[in-house]
Amino acid sequence: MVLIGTSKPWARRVISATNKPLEYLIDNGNFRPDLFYRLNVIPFQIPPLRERIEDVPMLTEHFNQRFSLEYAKKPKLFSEDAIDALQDHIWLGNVRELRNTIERIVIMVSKQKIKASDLPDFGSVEESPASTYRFQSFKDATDAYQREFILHKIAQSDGNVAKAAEEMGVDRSHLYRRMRNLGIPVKDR
Amino acid sequence: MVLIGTSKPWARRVISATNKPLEYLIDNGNFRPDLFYRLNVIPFQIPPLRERIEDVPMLTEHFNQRFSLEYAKKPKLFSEDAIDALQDHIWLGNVRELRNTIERIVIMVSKQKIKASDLPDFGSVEESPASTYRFQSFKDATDAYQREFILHKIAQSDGNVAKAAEEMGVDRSHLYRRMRNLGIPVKDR
DNA sequence: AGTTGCAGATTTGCAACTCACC
DNA sequence: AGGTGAGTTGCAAATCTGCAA
Repeated sequence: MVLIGTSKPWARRVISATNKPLEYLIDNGNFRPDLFYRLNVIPFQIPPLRERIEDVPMLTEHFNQRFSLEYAKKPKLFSEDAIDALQDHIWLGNVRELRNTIERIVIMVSKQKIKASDLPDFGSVEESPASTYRFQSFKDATDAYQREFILHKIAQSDGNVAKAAEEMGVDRSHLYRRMRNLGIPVKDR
Repeated sequence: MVLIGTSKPWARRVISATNKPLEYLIDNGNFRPDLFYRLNVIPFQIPPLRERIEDVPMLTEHFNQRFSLEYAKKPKLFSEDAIDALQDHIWLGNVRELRNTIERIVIMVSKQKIKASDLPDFGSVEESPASTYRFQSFKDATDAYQREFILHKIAQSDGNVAKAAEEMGVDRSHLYRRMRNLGIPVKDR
């Protein structure tokens, strides 16, 4: 992992230590809150990602490496303007959203150099006054989860949609329709 | 939680930020694990599991309860010899590996009493990175996610289901019905 | 706070297609 | 002239969902 300077030394320390201890407590990018209590682990809060955009490049590279390894692909190279775009984005979903974005890119984009134009369309996500991801609707949340789930299954099946559908216990046609509804492009990857 | 001094100055910084968030996470003196879900909390400093095998029974029971809830199954009963076997195992993968093991048992083993012979064959293979996506059907995965999401929303709304429904953008009645379908008991937590 | 009846919307599996490519 | 696999579509049954009570 490449460490990049930040104005918050404690943040760097923690994140650079991530590989070791967090390994056991992070699953699929989700923190495992259930463990803290019983283990007398000391938790602390990370400021929202949008308040520490200086960490975005490091986190991007981290997830890039991680998912490239996980899916047995060559790590992407993020261009300057791509990083800029990532930093400009308001990450209402915080690290999790960034993680998902990078994962999707690693899985879906075939070329190695990632430019800003390769990033998903952020433009639609506006920062509404008092609402953060906490006020996410049931539908949005479910859709987002299913999107991730489907991508995982397809990646796991080497891009074979039919096989993925079988493993998921749904009809092939249904998976195709669901993918279209969720905005998952077919073909490629 | 009692705060104790530490020789690591960067950790102290972190700890001082603890007071606030924990207030919201403790209710009537009871810890509310449901609230931790997807909050930006990071733990650190965990000794290897093999150096504290005395925690294995507790952790086993914890994961047993957790995954039973998550997958809407009746919790397993672990026999004495099963616990012994779990304690004897050298958990190279630490808590994560134990977690995966219990999760697998909850999902895969149909009978309720778990004996040592029901445990997977240890020692042979290195644990492949556990993904909750691996063995689940689309429906099971979606249900599990929605269960968590709903619990989270209700907790966020102080147990007020109507308020949670509104935030989720669904009708009150629908949320009640969905909860019943997912096996989330109404009343209390 | 929680439930129910009901009608309209949506999802889902099944089978039958087209299309491209060997 | 076939055969296979990817993706689509029509349709009926099942399920979901909001509204009102």
